[in-house]
Amino acid sequence: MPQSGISIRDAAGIFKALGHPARVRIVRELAVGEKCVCDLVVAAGLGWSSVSRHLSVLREAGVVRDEKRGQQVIYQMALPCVNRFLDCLENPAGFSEVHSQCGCG
Amino acid sequence: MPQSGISIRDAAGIFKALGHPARVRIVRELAVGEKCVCDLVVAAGLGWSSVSRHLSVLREAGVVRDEKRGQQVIYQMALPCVNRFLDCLENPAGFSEVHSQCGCG
DNA sequence: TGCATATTTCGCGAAATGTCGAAATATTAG
DNA sequence: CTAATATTTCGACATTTCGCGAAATATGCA
Repeated sequence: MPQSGISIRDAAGIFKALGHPARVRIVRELAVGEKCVCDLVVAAGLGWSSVSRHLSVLREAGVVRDEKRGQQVIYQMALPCVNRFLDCLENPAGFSEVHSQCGCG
Repeated sequence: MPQSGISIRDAAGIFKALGHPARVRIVRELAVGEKCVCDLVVAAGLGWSSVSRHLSVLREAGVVRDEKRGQQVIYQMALPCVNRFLDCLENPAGFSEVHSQCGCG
């Protein structure tokens, strides 16, 4: 009985979706809280069309969720998991010893 | 003072390196313990040259480490973080509530 | 209705990626 | 030294991705 909530293919899809600096920046920005596309355009430092495309990549992979509010679209994290993982990676003491303490690797 | 042990670009590089089903399979195989390329070829279900290339992608991103032993090359995880993250994703109860309990997202 | 704001979709050319088989390297056995 | 085993590198070709500007949609307001 496969107790997997996700297939290897889907997992790879999540990683692939996050495999771009602009998309990591977006995810980091969303770690703070939900944001409209306009905010993310600023955070990513790219044009609207590019950011919109990055967001659709993240959305299709299930990393973020979108919700239309009035005339703007609000994005928020769908996988808080991702930011915990990033926190671990960003921990300078991390990468090995400390990981067993921070509980994420 | 940037307390980051890793840049956004490097983080994206790690995600990108993991963004392929074969590479996720490899990482999953390495979660059990170190393996020679021959074992990973079997796990990935691809030709030697393809697996070798996938391994170099993972190595360059810092996800795995290699060590030459006799006539074979042994690979092992360099970022246990990754498998904890995958464990979380694979947890069927995960994706939100439970994440705060399993400590990884 | 008609215009302004917010966001997505489309089409393009440049660059990167994935896979394979053949050839190149390295290490051990004889 | 020579052959065999283990792994990586190379060359080729098809597919995907990236970022941009223009055009298409959607929503709110006068």
